[in-house]
Parts: sequence; C-alpha cells; structure tokens
Amino acid sequence: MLNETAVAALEQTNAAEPEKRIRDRSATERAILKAAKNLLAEEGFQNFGINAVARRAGCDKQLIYRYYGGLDGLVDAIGTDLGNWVKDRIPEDTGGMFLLTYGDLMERLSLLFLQALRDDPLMRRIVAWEVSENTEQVKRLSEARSKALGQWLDRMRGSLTPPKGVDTAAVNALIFASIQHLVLAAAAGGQCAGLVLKNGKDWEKAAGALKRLVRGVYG
Amino acid sequence: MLNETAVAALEQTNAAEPEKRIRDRSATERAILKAAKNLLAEEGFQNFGINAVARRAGCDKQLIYRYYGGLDGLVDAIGTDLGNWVKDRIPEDTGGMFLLTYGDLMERLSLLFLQALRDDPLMRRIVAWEVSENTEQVKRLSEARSKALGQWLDRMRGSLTPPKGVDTAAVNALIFASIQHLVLAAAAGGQCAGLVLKNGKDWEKAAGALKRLVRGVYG
DNA sequence: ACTGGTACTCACCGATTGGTGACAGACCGG
DNA sequence: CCGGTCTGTCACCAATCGGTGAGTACCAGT
Repeated sequence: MLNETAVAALEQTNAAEPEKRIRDRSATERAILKAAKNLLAEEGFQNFGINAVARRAGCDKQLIYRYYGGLDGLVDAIGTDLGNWVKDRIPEDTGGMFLLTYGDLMERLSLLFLQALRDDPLMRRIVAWEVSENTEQVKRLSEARSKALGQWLDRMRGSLTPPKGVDTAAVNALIFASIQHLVLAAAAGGQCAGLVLKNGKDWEKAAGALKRLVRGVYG
Repeated sequence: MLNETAVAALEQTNAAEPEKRIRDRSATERAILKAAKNLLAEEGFQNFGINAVARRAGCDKQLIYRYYGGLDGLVDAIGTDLGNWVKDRIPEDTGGMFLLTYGDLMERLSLLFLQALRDDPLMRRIVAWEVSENTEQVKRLSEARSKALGQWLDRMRGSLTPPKGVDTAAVNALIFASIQHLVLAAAAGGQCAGLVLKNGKDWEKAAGALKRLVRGVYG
C-alpha cells in the first residue's frame, strides 16, 4: 500500500513533468523498465502490478501490454537485465590478493557477495520474492543469478581444489543461503536471529563471523 | 396448511444449509483462528486478507473485526499461538546423547531446527513474510521465535562454553540464517543456490553440510 | 496535402479488496 | 412476558485490481 508521502511524491513528479510525452517508443520502453525496477526495489513485490508501474512510469498501462506483453514480459526484461549482475557487481580480479587456496577464494566471494547484496535493494527484493512465491516468473529471475555465481566460482577456481571429503555444492549453498537471509532479514527488520544489524560495526562483526564460518570448513 | 412458497423456502433452507451455524462465540473464534493459520500456511501471506480468512472460516468477516479487532489482532493471535513453537517442536532432552561441548549442542540444535522448519509450513510462511515486509505485525511475530531459540540455547547450554574468540551471537545468527533460507528456498523452488533439495537424499547431504559448517567453527 | 501507420490516451469492464452500518434471531435476567 | 445483550448475516460502500476496445494525436512517405 502506498503511504501518503509516496503518493505525494508521485503527484509531485507528475506535476513537475508537465512537458508532453515525446513520441519515442524506445525511450518509453526504457522509462517503463526503469519505473518497474525502481518500484520493485522500493516497494517490494507485494504492490508490484501493472497499474503501479504505469503510474510510476507516467504512461498508460496499455503501453506495458503493447511493449512487454504484460507484467510477465516486463519481469522477464528485468531478469535479462539482471543477467550480468554477478559480472557487474563481483570483480574477477583478485584485488591484489593471492588466492592460494579454495578457502581464500570462498572467503573472498562470500564477502563480495555479502557487500553486493547489501548494496542492491532490487536484488534483495527479488531474493525475497523468490522464497515467497513459486511462479515460473520468479524462478527464471533467480536462476540466472545462482548460475552466474556458480560460473564465477568456476572461472576463478582455476586449479584450486577444495579439501577432500567436503561436499562443496551443499556447503556453498549453505554459505550463500546464510548471506542472503542475513541481508534480507537485516534489510527488513534491522536484525537477524537476535543479532542487530544496523551500523557498520554490526556488519563488521557479521563479516568476521562469515569469514570464520568459511574458514572453518575450507581452512 | 403451508402454502407452496413456504414449503419451497423450507426445502431450500434445508438443502442449502445442511448445518446451522451454532451460536458459540469461542467455537467461532477458534474456527477463525484455525482458518487463518491454515490459509497462511497454504497460500502464503500474499493472499492473506480479511475476506479470504472469513471465506475459509465459513463465517462473516464482520466477526473477525468483532472478535479480533481486524487482521492485525488476528495475526497477533497467531503469534501468541506460536510463542511455544520452539518448546513444542524442539525437545530439551538430549535424545540419549551426551552433549559434551558447545559444538555438540549447536550441531543438535541446528539439525533439530532444520527438521522442525521443514515440517512446519506455517512457520516457513511467517519467516518468508518476515524478510519481505517490515510491518510491526510481522516483526512481533518473529521476534518471539528468535527469542525462544535463544532461550532454548541458554537453557541447554548449562556450563558448556564456546571456543575462545568466537562471536557466538554473530556465528549462530549466520547458522540459523542459512537454515532458514535453505528451507525457504527449497520449499519455494525445490533448490537453493543451485543445490537441488527434493528427496530425502538431498536433505541428508544438506544436513551433512550443515554439520560440517557447525563443526568447522565450534569443533 | 493527403494517407497510412505508429505512439499514445481514455473510458470502461467485472472482480475483488478492506471496511461499516443496519438488521434478524437466539438467549437470559428481570 | 418483556427488554437488552450477544451472535451472526447481509447489503452496501469507495477504491483498486488486471485487462480491453476504441479513439486520438502525430509523424513519415509519397
């Protein structure tokens, strides 16, 4: 539900934009896509609908049907846009460090992923969506990301091998799961399982614990 | 003598209303609460509303306003009902095992929590709700649970002490976070971070990885 | 300058939502 | 027997939802 300030801001935006809509299809398409992403990032998937997107984009919802084939197509467009998320957010260079062991690699990836997720409200909403609904839409949205993370790991791994007897697929899934839930819970309620996560110091502690967890299994 | 319309009305009443709603407030309240819990567990919080609850409870929504003061009060009622979740679901006896170290304790709690969450669709929905919305309602809902988990840990800990230099609050938060996200993602999409979680064998692997993670930090 | 097609807006649809006021019938104490 | 309270039902409200059909404004090619 929109609160008064959001409504006021919207009206203000409309009022501040008396200029006539230009007849530029690609520009309109971009405006719609941008509006959709902002709306999803700011309001979450609960109030994510045709009407709300059109309202924010400042155009008629009919155009969303025409250009994207409805909400489904629009979500798909967001998804393909997010295909490069890992590539854009998580650098492949070692940042001047020497990654000698698989543990080094996973520690680095974990901390980078933690930071990237903290910094991206849109991705957070998508992950929350992912665990709340089971539509084909959402599945496709997140599949690309987990695949991309796996590919990142593959590329960076090189000749590094994990310790013997460790089920890396399962352990890494747990590590990524912990990061995602921690960030989501913190973004939603400021804490996770009783651990307050608000200022930078809180996050330093969390990052330290994450390091310990990773180093515990991978050395 | 009854005229035709009266007979028809009578038959209609009998046919369309096989059982008359009894005038029992507490029974109705229980029916509403049960309907709300089932609805939330089965459909999730997206379609959780006054109308849907009333429909499922088979009564008028007005009664929900009267008896619970609206959806908010109803959610609160669900919350207090869930106050004993940890107590009911996670046994305090050691199950015949000797818990000699803090690691033993955390391993046991982790596996129990994993199983309990897998078995409880209502709690899963609540956790998903928790990371998707930030209302006071939802916050109160989950606060009780994390508090209860902490208390369980306190009671069971006894004289066991964690390894030196480990930030138990942060590490445990990450462990619980990993469990919650793993179970939620699995329930929603059948996998988590590329790890398929469908049959029992998949879950055994996950449980094994969880053990390793816990043992890695706590020994 | 006409014309065809593109970009866009508008009005309307049925359904559903949260919410409220009025009313009917059962029960109980006086 | 009567009046009041409690339980439950119903009708209605404004708002919003997703979705569609029809019409308008504009621009480009000839």
